[in-house]
Amino acid sequence: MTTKTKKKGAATLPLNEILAGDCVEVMNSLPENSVDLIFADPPYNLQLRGDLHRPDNSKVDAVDDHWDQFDSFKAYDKFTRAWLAAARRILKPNGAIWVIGSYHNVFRMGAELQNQGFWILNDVVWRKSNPMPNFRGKRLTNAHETMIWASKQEASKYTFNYEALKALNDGVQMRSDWVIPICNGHERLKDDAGNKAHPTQKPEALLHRVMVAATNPGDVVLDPFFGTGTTGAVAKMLGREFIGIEREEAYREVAKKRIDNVRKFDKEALTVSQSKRAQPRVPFGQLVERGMLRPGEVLTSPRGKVAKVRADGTLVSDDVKGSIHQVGAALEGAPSCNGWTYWMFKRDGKNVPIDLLRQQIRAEMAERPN
Amino acid sequence: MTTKTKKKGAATLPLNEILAGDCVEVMNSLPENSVDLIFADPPYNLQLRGDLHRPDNSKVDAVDDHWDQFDSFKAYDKFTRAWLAAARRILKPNGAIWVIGSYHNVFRMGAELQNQGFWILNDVVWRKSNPMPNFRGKRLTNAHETMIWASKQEASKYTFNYEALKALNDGVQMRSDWVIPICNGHERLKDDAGNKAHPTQKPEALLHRVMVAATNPGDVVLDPFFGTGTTGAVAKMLGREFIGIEREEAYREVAKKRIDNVRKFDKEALTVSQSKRAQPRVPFGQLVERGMLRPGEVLTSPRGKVAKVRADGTLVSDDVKGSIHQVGAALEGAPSCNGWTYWMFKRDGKNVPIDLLRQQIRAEMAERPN
DNA sequence: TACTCAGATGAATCCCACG
DNA sequence: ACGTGGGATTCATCTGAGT
Repeated sequence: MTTKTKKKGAATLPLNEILAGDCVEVMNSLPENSVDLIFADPPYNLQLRGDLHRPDNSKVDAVDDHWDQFDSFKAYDKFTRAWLAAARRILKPNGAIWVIGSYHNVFRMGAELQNQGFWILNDVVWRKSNPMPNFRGKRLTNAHETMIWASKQEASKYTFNYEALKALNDGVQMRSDWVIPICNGHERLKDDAGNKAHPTQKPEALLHRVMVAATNPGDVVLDPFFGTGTTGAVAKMLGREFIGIEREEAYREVAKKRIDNVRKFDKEALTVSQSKRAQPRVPFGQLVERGMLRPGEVLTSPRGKVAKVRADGTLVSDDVKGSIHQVGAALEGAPSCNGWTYWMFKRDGKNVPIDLLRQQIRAEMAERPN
Repeated sequence: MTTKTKKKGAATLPLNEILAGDCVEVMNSLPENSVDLIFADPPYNLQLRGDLHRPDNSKVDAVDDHWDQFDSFKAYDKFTRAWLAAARRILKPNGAIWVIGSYHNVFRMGAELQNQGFWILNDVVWRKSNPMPNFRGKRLTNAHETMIWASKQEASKYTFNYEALKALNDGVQMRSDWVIPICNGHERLKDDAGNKAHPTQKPEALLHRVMVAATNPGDVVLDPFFGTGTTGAVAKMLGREFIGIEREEAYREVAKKRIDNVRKFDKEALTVSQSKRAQPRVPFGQLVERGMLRPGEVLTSPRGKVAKVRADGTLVSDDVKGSIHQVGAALEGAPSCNGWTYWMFKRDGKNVPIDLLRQQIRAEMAERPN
């Protein structure tokens, strides 16, 4: 495992390590505003039948009493409040968190996220293609778990690789319900006796999609309930840095061995479809300066509106003057207008969007970046 | 509308009526332990900011009604606490409740349900087959809403028609995620001017499934946020008794007229559209997420072209990037190309079309439909 | 009639670099 | 910090007019 550290003020950030201990204490020892993404799969040990243990492992006596249930909810809320606050402190201002849970705990996590000022971006349903059936026929097959994606605050400029997720979904915008098989087969880690190494190991496909969606290569991803290290394994494959925190030594050992055996994907495979927003801005005036369009030349719209190009890169049409966007919006009575795709010019007798000229300039810029 | 009443101690239960007023006050005026099922679709507290336009510049009709405005989470919690307590009092000991919401409010409702001693049986995801897209490309398509099904207490012997739901689902155990279209077309109620009678009308198919699952004929179903009366309409069709509570006179009027026109047991309008695709679409990206192909892996074409797989399920080859189909077409100089049959990967030293992997996934899907 | 195609629309916490 | 304005962004389904 490669170990790097990042300086952040006085404290340093231990990268690609599995830290031992209680996640709240460990997170509190890390520098604030230092982590890009947190993925958390906390225990739901609200025990509903049989022995009831509070999250701190103290035992609750009576089970069937409403007040004891309430007491255990209170304890679980206290636990949730503590680790979410610690997580929020170490998140960068533009950072985000994903938590996963079932109906036993996810409502309490979601409410506490909101209470602490996290800003929910989506709730995402992991729809299991092969869930365990409900054997007694007393309820619906519990065929999904819920993830909550939230930024540190409402104003956060969170990372979302929209185009990459659209590409993952065959060119259609990715939805909030994801069909992914549960973790089994070769991917499921077993001990020497053939028993599951961890009771709730998450599929790598789930983490793959989360990280492609919400991080960029080189980002730091922290998992406070690391378990057998799915988060670390996928982070390494995808060229992200990880920080794991895990209390149980047995899990840490399994995770370390697992991650050591992971190979990084090569760099080219990690670059992902880019949004147009990432492309350099080209002022319309540049087309005029370069002689791609002449002052006085007439542009037309799909619905037959016309405007004349002026030497300074503005348009004029009857009583309207201004940018390609402003004139387009005014002529359409629309709140806004993308002039690049709205206006067309004549080439070889055919009307062609002026965006074609911008693409030519961008292609030149890519060849000779200056 | 047939009006019956049921005696319960001193007070009586008004059946098949729409009661005017605040739902907490009205519920408090009803006898305790008297209702079999409550279905509640409370305000979501959406907290919308500015206007939203589609890419074609048309404006999205926002849910900006006064009844959805709350000053804070604290105010919303107070509201939730009050109506859930009133609802719980009138529920029979073996009764149950369904609530529906989005990520804006459902976590707070779920936590409060637990706090009050309701016993969650399932969270149920309504997966919309035709949700509104995310127009700005800043988040995932919000393609689902969440329902919570809870009994009055842990010891409740709640109603669950397991076999009926299994039958509704082609003989396979019903799962916790339900695919149902949003309410539109002829089912969507309009006023004389052609505007939506209610901004958030729920589909009858959803209520149909809830009532078939959780009630028997003759049961009393109460809806404290009746709106335009979907709950009442479906209850009448299915031979259940309903009690509606609605504050707004305009909604009550629409609902009354609607329910008066409902015929019992008119199942034709209720059959859930199955719309099975002959062959389900499998995004190429799924092969990457599932680890069937690795980012960086090289695919080859019959004529020796090569391309590398990227983490988002796109390919890259020399100067061309894009989907398996786009890159294939570009390399062949063809207008189109079926990437599934064009590209091959290496398995056991032999080149095999990637379509083989798609067939594997489809086979899994066929074994476990839904 | 049957089919095509343009237009409308749905519970939505929906931009951001630059001056 | 705040205002300005360039310019990026959509899927499934139903309706209704036209052929």
